[in-house]
Amino acid sequence: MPELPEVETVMRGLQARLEGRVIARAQVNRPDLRWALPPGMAERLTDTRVLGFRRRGKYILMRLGSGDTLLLHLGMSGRMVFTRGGSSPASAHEHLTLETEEGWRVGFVDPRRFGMADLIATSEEHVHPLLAGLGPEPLGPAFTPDRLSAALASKRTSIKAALLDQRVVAGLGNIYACEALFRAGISPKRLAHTVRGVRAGRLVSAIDATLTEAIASGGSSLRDYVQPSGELGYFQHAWKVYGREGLPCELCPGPPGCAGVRRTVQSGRSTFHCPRLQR
DNA sequence: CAAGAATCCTGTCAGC
DNA sequence: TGCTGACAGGATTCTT
Repeated sequence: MPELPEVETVMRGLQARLEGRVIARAQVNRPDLRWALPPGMAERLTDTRVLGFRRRGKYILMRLGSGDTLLLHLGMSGRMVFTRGGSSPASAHEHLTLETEEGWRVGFVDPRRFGMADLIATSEEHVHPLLAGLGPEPLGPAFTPDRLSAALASKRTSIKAALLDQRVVAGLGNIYACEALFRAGISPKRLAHTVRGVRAGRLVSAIDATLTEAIASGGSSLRDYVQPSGELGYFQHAWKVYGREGLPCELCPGPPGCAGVRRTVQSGRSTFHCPRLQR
């Protein structure tokens, strides 16, 4: 489920536990994720200090004292799980395990293996092919109505599909694209290039508010961003339209006044929207 | 070149 | 209870 807010919450959890610590042990349990983990990764991670973290879109970047950066993407089913002590066995799909000097263990668990991890030189971060093409950060200063409408101007597809394109804006996924469009009152089927002017302004504000609230929700519902189970970043969240087919959206009366949230399929993905409020 | 489909993989859940 | 099929929050690669 990881979209930008979940990735941000996972990153903060990693930061709280790992920043300034030394990775005393690293182990690759299974290298064949989306792409094979680089050879020698475990050795290069061992005995390095964690300097800091940042996030770019749905990628987590962990900077190391060795001059390397560990790049992580959680894919569809990736999770980071903290456990105490080296005795507990790796869970079934724990592909990468790090352990601090203090005995904290963090595992990268990803059953579907759509996630990725790479180890690159920190100086090469900005040229990495997976990061270089990303659009602006939706919570950053470069994400303005003008920039968004410029990016959408040449698009011949729906606004929903355009928002999922990480080159347009980095970090939205299927859920938050639906939620932000609902908040902006824009139909997911609207052609992307027609979102400009006032609508682009509303969409930028809606994306900002939707993501900011979700991050706050993750921060408040997890103590130090870590659940009792040791899992990071997966918090309860009440969606306004996502997964609510046939149910009234929060602003509509429901039947008979309104048929409720409609589910459609766009580019093979489920879209949820309120036909009455989104145009 | 752009847009949509197919694809990778496993877990979960609804329905029979 | 067990089986089957649909579906899942991503992003690349292939096809049109």
